[in-house]
Amino acid sequence: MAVEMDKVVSLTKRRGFLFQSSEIYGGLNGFWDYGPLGVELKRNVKECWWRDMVTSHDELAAPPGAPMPYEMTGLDSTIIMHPQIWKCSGHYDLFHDFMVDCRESKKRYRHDQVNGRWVDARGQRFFVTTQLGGTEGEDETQQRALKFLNLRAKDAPSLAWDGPLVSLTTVADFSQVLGPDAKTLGTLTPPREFNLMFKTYVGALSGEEGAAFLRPETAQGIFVNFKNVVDSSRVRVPFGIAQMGKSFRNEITPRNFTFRSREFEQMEIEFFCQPQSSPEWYQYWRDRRYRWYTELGLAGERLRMREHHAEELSHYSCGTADIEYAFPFLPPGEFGELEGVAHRGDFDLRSHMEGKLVRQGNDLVVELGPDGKPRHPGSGRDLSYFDDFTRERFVPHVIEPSAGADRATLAFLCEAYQEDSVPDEKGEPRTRVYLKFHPRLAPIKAAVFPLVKKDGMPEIAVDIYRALKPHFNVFYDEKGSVGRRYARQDEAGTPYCITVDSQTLADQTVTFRDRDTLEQTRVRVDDCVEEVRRRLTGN
RNA sequence: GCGGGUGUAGCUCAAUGGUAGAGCAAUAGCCUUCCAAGCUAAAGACGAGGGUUCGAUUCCCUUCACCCGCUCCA
Repeated sequence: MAVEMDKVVSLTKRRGFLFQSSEIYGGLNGFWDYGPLGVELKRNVKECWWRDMVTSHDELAAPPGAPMPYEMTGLDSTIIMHPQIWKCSGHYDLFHDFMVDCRESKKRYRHDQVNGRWVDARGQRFFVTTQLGGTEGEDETQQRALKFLNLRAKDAPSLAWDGPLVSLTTVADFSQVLGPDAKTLGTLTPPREFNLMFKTYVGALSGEEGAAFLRPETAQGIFVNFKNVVDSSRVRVPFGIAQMGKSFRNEITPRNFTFRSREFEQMEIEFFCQPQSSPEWYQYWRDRRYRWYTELGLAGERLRMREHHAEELSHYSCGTADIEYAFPFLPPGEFGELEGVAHRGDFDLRSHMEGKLVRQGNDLVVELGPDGKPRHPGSGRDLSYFDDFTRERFVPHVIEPSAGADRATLAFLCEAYQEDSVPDEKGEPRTRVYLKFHPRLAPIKAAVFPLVKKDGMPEIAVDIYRALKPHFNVFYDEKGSVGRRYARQDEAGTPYCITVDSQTLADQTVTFRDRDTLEQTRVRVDDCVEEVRRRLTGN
């Protein structure tokens, strides 16, 4: 598998699909550029998504599996938004983790998730830590203290505990701290802040009052525009708002080619529906999104849908399924997320109304600060929806199919990579590398060749190229042998090659060569545009 | 951020304390009548910075990037 990924990476570089960002300066970890073929491929992925989800959606009839007809519309919000948005969404608190490292065990812990308690014993006073809480944490700290002092369980009464289990955040000096996996004192580094959101400053003066963040997801731009869209576009619940765009996460460890990038592009839908029908819509969107990938060629066993376990669900979610792909760089049996389809309830709209929410039992309540007021106040705007038909007012529930455009592009690339054996000019088998893209995704739709560069063939081929060019991204080539030109197009994933030969001079037909089957059929010169269109749309 | 490995042409690889060769690809031309043929020409690299040395691609240090394992992944 690792070998295959190397081949894919090598091909993408060689043929100009993907380059490392800032390569001539040594590169920048977690950032990638799309080259001439890559930009076409990624554009096609995004255009397929937008067309299939938004512009070609028929809002007059319920699609198969949908509870009822629904509307789809789009949005393009800014990357930098009001900082309060990220406080209410929960990203601010979650993304500002302080971490401590253990020099001895080489492990890393979240500062606020390490607990411990002070103990006096054998003339020493030190802080014994654990990652557990409650009575489990007390048991563990007792065992660890005894072990540290080389005492037996019967010596437990000689330990003088000073106070209950408290967070490591209450301890200023770590010199007398026994780390969760350490055998000696003082192995923990001071807490260091990990900013998982990119910070920037709005305005020429870079004071903290101007601090803002590059969005870590596009979704919040949709939620904060919910009322604008409802008030301006005549959409009625149930409806969805789609958005594509860049997002930024300062990943600790970018890895695996473009899979975990720090700058990446999302394709997100927020689908607003009535609370009582949300489970049906959740099912619909899971299935609809899974089918989208299979229709574009991820049809094999390498694609799967995985429902999250209850304990895996985010704090706001009451159902999430991941659409996953077995990328070649992953160990056998492991899958990487392409898209998460989440039932988010009314968490987001309510957060932007009331303030940041936390789960309390089965309910979501506004998180309060030390002063008893909301920790992160919301906008105070009413984001509820009045349904004229049922005469009901409610806060819509949300189904969120959130896809990674770069991850989808990478999966389509990996899936497309093929090798087979084709006899060459002398009849010897030769390895052929080709990208078996779905025609809709292929960067170049067709290539036009004169079989040889004489007898007027180039002139006819150029005419065909010019006839096709206004409709499709096509490529003209007359250099070298025709076999070499075919091979180059195979490597770029071009599904069709059109060749002008000597028969063309006699009967005005050309050969249409299929990338996958290598079959050639004759088509009239005047029918080329229609033939390409027919093959691309499958009609 | 830690540990291990790697870094020479677009790709795959050589050699060397005295500034580097090849195959394939790519470019130009000739030739070519269906799957990377052939001939000719020209072009192209020691990841970056610093140190040792008369001289460093080679030795040392730092840094950047990639791979593997930890850690992380809302």
